[in-house]
Amino acid sequence: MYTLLKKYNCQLYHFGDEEWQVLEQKHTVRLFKKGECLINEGRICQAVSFICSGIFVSYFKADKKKRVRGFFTEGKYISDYRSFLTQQPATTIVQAAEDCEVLQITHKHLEECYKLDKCYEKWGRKMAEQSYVAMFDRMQSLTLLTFKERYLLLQQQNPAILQRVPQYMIASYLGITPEALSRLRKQI
Amino acid sequence: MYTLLKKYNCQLYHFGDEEWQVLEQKHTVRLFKKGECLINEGRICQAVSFICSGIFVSYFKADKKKRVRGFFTEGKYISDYRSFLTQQPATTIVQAAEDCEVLQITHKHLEECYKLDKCYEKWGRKMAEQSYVAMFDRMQSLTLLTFKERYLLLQQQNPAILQRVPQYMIASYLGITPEALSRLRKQI
DNA sequence: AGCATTTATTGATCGAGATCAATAAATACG
DNA sequence: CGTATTTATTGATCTCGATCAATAAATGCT
Repeated sequence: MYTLLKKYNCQLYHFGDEEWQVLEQKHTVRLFKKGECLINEGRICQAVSFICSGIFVSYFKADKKKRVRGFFTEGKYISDYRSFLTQQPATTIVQAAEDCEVLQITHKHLEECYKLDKCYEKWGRKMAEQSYVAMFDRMQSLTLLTFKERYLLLQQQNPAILQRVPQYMIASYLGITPEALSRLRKQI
Repeated sequence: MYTLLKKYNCQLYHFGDEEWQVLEQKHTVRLFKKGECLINEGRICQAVSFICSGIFVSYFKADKKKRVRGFFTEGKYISDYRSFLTQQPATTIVQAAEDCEVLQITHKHLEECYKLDKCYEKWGRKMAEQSYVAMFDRMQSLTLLTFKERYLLLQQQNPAILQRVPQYMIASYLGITPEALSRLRKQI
């Protein structure tokens, strides 16, 4: 369970063994049943969670409408990173779309690491930079691509997602109605 | 000219005087005439530029169509941060929409600072985190808001922009045609 | 297995914004 | 200045996705 965590993080920053032990021990296991929420709108996000198994859906809820922001699977961290960084209330909801296992590290524990040594600071920077790049790519695809292009991109970059979550969530992620997606798929 | 730079950066991380001097000295002045490009698509972005005066427009260019990504004015850093971080070719263009003065720090100089002391590492993290939050907010507005709401938001958060760049750029930023924006404005 | 609920498909109509075209207003500049 | 070019407005038509409605398929549950 910790193998994947170590692999991911040591790829981000090449920790020495003792350095890594410290960070690893700050992570604690939590389980989520399908449908449970890891993060709820309005509450401050106090931890980032590394997904060991399962899949989470994150969405905005605006006047009765949900808008899916993304899907997050094994081998990635998930959080309301904006809320986590600014310590302001979350604007997103993160819900388990399958039973999930995660390894959490809290904001407090992370700050302790930052104080401890430069290496954690560097790792934290890499995390933020990587998150920026992912968010930039999402922004770019929202700006430049048509719905159809966005669907084809998802199919190409993450085909497994299409199998693991209902189609209406995919539609919402793409920014269209389930009806429109159904027609789009027929046309391909 | 360096006053604004110092204010901005010391707000991000509370540097001591000597610490700040080091970072400040890595910044060099550059001037851009209206119409000149600070960053060009396809080239690797080697510096981030703090804007002392003027305004830049950043856009994507996809098959003959430009799509404006944002406007950047005095008191902020501008770059193709994705290209800067990953050292891959830039996907955006950054062009001076007025005569501009900037203070640039190169990737190489920044890496030197990171090696030098933890404080720069922490500052770099804050920069990345802040950039993430800004990008997240843009993503959220692209996901949740209508064109009209996006226009009103811009008007409210940055009314000066509306005066400083042509309307067709605003339209592109909002994701609509100039004709549509003209009609939208009449309606308000 | 069999019923209930959720999810996906198909059809018909509607509307916001795109596109094309023409004109008007603003700005650049010799 | 006045002319040229860029930018903004207005009108007419078209298109893609939204919406509403009904049915079909898939999934959950005892």
